[in-house]
Amino acid sequence: MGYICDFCGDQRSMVYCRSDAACLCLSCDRNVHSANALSKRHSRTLVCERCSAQPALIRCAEERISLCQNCDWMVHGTSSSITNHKRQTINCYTGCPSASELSSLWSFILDFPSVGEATCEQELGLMSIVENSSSRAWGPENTTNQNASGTVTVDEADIAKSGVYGGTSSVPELISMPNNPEQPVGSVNAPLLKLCCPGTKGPALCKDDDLYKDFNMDEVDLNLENYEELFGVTLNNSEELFENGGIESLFGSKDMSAADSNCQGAVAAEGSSVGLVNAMQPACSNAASADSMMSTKTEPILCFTTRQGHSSLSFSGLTGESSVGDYQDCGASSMLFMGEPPWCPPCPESSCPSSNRSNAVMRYKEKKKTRMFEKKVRYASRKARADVRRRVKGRFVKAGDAYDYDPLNQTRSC
DNA sequence: AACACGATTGAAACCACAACTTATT
DNA sequence: GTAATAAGTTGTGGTTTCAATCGTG
Repeated sequence: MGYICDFCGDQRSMVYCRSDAACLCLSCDRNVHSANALSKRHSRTLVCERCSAQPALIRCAEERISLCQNCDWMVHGTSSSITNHKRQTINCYTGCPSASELSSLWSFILDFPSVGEATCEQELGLMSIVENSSSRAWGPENTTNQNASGTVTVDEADIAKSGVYGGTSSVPELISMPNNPEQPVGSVNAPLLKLCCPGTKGPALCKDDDLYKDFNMDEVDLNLENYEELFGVTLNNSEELFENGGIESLFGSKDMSAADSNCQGAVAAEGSSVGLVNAMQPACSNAASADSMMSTKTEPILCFTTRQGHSSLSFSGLTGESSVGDYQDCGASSMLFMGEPPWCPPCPESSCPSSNRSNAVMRYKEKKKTRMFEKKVRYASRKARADVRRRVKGRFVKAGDAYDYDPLNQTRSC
């Protein structure tokens, strides 16, 4: 991939289609993605103007350049002087929008080239520019509005309307929902509080989107009480996991015990509720979690559910070509580098210093470098024994039998 | 473009047996 | 309900094997 359209090899590439892993010029983009209903669903965005290989996630207003996550980090992540550059989220789109609609979507591109309007203009009914779509496809975007410049802002009215957040405070507050004891666990229709992450499905979408209509968000219902089975750590001794960007990224707080205990009561206190709500921002808003998600080679769907007496965390996965890039496509993961996520209301610089986030990102990157994916030994005693057992071609042998490998003295009996 | 071939990579299987879990008395 | 015992299951690491992938001609 490069500056030239991967399809025609002639025009300069402008948009990136992750589904096709291709950089396309606008003309070819329209041609390719008007072919059928499936291709229309491909989510595209601008191509990074720095590396020309990855989908751009943000637009730096200062430098007038569209950057992917990595390049954004390269450009803005190292110098505090440019960390404060005003950056805007670059939104993805599907369908076959016209040049004017693309111009509207990406208003910061003043010299937006015109493309043929004919290709599938009649198909515009199928088009869904995500941010402006009435369907409000992506979860958190259900609660966001897009201004003319593409900057995502929080609409508290929408938040209240959506029922996702409770209370009227500027800080989203986790609320408990009435519990219906007769409601089967995992029922989609349960009156449960479900917060879905960006790039995943919000409640409305779970119901409306054909693409996911058969997808049960409660495919895997994981109680926090049993999280140890999933993460292999204990609540009070999960520092390593947190530090590795796992749970920390999901819960926004290392105090899982506090969070959990608050959940147990189904009434989240202010402090932990923020942490929990941060957890809903998930994954996609945090490169750390995105990374951890990526390791699963699936598209994890994270939902948080509260019920009377306990809380549950649901992961679901869609196997396939999904990857962290899918989150990038929807612009969600860029939020990490965009300051506070859209549903986080503006706050004073003193309370939400961007340097804190930068520091957090820095810590994450450092941790990522040293992260070890070693096999976890559950029983040290067994390991100790295995380490000294004699073998033949790597296989354990009976005591007293001939061996070709002795870990203790590296000798052979035969 | 299609095919064959060798090199590389990654995952699974294998082994014995102490430690652990579950069932029975 | 508790303790003791028996039976069954699990996990451990180095090596080999095999299938998948990649690069080259």
